[in-house]
Amino acid sequence: MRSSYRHLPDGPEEALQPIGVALTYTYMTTNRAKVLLWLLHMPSCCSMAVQFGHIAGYPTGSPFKNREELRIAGLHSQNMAGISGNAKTGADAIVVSGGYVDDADYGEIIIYTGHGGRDPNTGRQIRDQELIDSGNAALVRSELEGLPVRVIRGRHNKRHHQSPFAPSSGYRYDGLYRVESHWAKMGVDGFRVWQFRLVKLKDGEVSTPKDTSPASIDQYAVGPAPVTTSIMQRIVRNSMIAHIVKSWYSHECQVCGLAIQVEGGLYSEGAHIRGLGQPHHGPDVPENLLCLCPNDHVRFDNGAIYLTDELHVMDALTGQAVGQLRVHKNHKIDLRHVAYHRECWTKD
DNA sequence: GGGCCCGCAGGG
DNA sequence: CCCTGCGGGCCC
Repeated sequence: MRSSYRHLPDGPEEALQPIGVALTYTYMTTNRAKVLLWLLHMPSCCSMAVQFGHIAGYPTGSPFKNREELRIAGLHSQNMAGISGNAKTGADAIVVSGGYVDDADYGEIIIYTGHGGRDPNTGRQIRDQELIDSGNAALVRSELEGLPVRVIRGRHNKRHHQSPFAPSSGYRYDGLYRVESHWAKMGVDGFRVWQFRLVKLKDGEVSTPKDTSPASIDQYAVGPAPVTTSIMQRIVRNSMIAHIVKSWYSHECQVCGLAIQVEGGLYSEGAHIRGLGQPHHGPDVPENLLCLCPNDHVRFDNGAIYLTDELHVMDALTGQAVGQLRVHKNHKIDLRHVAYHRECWTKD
């Protein structure tokens, strides 16, 4: 019997997550039913949640037998692909198993090759990689927004080159990294590959120099926080709040309307109205955050522009209004913080 | 070990 | 639906 190869879980419930439609979809067999469910699934498929940061119950060092276990645990959404996530929300996890010849694993630093352009049988590159491929663009998005990426190392088999950091069997969760930079280069097979430099985030490392704010808003927490990693969760949460605000504006600056375009996506910055930490103690909440282009971020942080209570944008040099702040309907801006910022930069 | 084929999630 | 992707089990 050919079908006797197939590995099925002992009971449907134990191996599958409780996500109604997805569960049903998994067990549909006829093509017609699949198409129907696919159509039903389409309108909501873009809002699939992507979990950033640590996953509760799976501390750094947690072992996994295979990719399926990683998927069920929620550490990595893909069954085969190395990059989990999408271009819009960012990459939440990668699997490092040396599958690409241009990879390099230095432990705390990983040079990770993007996907695409590979012959699935030989593993060699047979064409150029594209940055707009969703997985590659997802890593760019994580870089632009400072999102933490879960790194999972897999056993390196004979086809892959060896890394001393790879587990001897299965997969191992190795903690959170940030995407520091990316670039294109000619791969060893003679085709362009995109590469990403990932640097391990240490407990105690802060993502922004000014960040000493109390982690006071639990509604933006990304999943249940593991007990021993509160600092890490705060970093994650900061990124996520900026992520939410930026998404309201599609990275368009609230002052000038510009969205910086780079290959792989749009860029904007989350600017705190009332500074975080000493001595301002501004909260890290959407009500205290603006989505700005880098130029207006610098102008705002240094008092070259400030806001009135009517959210007019004021030029500090001339004292004249130069525009109206753009505000999304979901974005409630706390005027107390606006006043605090204004009083830092005006004489009376 | 190589080859085959079955697999699923996500994006187009 | 199609296709791709740093799987994986099993046969030989």
